[in-house]
Amino acid sequence: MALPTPGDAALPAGARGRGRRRRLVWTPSQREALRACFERNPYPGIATREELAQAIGIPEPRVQIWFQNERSRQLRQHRRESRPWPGKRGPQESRRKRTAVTRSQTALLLRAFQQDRFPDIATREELARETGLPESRIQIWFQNRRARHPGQGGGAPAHA
DNA sequence: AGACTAACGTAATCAATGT
DNA sequence: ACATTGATTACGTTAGTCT
Repeated sequence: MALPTPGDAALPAGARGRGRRRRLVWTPSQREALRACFERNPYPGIATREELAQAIGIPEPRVQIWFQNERSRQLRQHRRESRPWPGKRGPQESRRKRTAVTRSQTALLLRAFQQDRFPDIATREELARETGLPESRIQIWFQNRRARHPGQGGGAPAHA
């Protein structure tokens, strides 16, 4: 319930299973800021996301995920009510700049991938520390890698 | 217990960069 | 020109929060 660890401080290390990042709980003022920004543009570029993240004191990747989830909610509701999605076609804001992954970083990630295609948050944080890349980029790297190189490594999808 | 939703997954696609 | 690969999208699933 409180901050001091959810209970399983030291994982068995051998059986590290599905460990997600700790779920955030928005404050009312953070919700307000997110919704206001969304109303202006449901497809914010990296600059807008960074600015908002800074303003409400939340990491940018969490803001990005919130926008993805919020669009899903809105799209579904609009579809359910047979209402058109306003698309919000303003001038397209720019993406995050492509991250340059070096040879050694790739090699390190590749080794990790061969061991586990679905690294938990602790492992991703560790890889982030070892490579110097942001954890969010590590996560994307694994998503792209899994999609493009199926059938490698040991980690199982864990579902039919 | 059930509703809501952050976190996370896939698949398709856009787009930068190197050859 | 083309291949490789990082970034973004839609949409579905998993699991934590809250009533």
